[in-house]
Amino acid sequence: MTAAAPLRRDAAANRERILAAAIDVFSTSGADAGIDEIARKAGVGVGTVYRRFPTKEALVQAITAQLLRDLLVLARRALDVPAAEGLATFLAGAGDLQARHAGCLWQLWSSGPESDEIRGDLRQGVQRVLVRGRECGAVRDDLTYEDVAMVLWSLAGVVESVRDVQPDLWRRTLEVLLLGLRPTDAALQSPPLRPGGLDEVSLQTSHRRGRQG
Amino acid sequence: MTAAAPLRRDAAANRERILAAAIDVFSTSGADAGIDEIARKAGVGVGTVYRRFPTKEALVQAITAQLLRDLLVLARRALDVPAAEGLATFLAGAGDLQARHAGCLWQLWSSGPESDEIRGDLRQGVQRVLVRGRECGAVRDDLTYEDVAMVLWSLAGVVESVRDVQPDLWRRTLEVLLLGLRPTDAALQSPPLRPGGLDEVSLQTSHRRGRQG
DNA sequence: AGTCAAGCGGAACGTTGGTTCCGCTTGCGA
DNA sequence: TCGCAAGCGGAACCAACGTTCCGCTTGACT
Repeated sequence: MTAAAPLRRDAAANRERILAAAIDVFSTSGADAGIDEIARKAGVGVGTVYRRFPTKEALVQAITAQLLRDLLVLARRALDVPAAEGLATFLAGAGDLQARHAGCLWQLWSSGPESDEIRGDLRQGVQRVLVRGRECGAVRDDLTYEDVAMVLWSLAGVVESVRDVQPDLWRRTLEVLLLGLRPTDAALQSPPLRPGGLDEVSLQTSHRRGRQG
Repeated sequence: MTAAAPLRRDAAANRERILAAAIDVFSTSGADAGIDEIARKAGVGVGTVYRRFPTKEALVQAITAQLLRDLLVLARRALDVPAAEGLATFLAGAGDLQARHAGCLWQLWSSGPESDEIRGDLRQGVQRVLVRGRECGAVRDDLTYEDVAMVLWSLAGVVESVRDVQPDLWRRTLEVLLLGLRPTDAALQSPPLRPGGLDEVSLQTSHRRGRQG
């Protein structure tokens, strides 16, 4: 990616306003809100949206890429709290993040190849959080990185279902999940998402979008 | 509802094939699959679909109404197993049911007023399951009926996210959740979905659909 | 067998929503 | 201050999809 010429000041500002408007609109009107609505909310014309994001999907990807970056920050921060609280801290932050991005959550793991590096870093960070929690006996030792993704999907399901009825119901879900993530004497019976499964999830999602428009 | 004349035999068969095809197509291509695709899969013309289901939404509602009825059956069956296993039995059945209806899950609670009675019965049945579990110390006593819905949303999130990568990953999620639903010495801190919240969820969903097409 | 209401297929229609295009505006370096 | 490349708005374009319509077919009853 050769660094393109920097944006004009007004253009850069518009870009931010578009992103913010998109997040807002998606989370209230759902992922299939029209570009018009986003443009109106951002106070620009649709042409402006399209000059910055060549397609609607690119716009969504820009949002989810940022989301991934934010998750990474959260994971690193979770390494600074006491080991016993690391996972809970991360998941609480992630839940909050997801709640503020309702509507885009199903795309979270499918943002294009440019996010590959971030995804790698995220895995590393989260795994470290897991290990730390394990060592001090705070989390069960049969938890994989994929299980953390699974927890995020659970929270996403709750978030998307009750969006504006009770936007933070996910907190209760997380409480229950965290109780279940504490060590017990028996291992979990059902297998976790298979390694590499996360990549397939992303492929599948984009494939699906591709076939329908 | 004055009972309409019974369907001709072939028409009745087609109706079933359409429903089956719709469930299949939705779960593989997502909820916004076209009617054409469903009709093709069912081996009928689009006109036939529309004669039986006046709109696409009606088709989805027919599916989710059946889903609700099936949930009710599961809840009643869960009253016949040992009290300590009732909730787990119900949730396992519900998870499986949801996995076989991916794509329609977000509509589950919004099927029209004709399902009101079923929803009432379901609440009653599930609450009985909860009470039984509570009495024998198998489930925590601060669980509400809404919490069960919350668990279903969690599972739905996992189901929808990994549909064809690992369609039964929800089993692992459920294991974790069940561990968290066992009694502990401290009550949950975050509030459950407020009473009546379920009705709002349905309203919200249909409102959302209404505004977008 | 004959009748016909019910059922059927699929082309055609209208709308919605993503995307493109073009004439006007404006930030910014010379 | 001037010039212009970059940016802008929004009308117009186009493909996809829900829905309707109509001429043909067929199950069921006599």
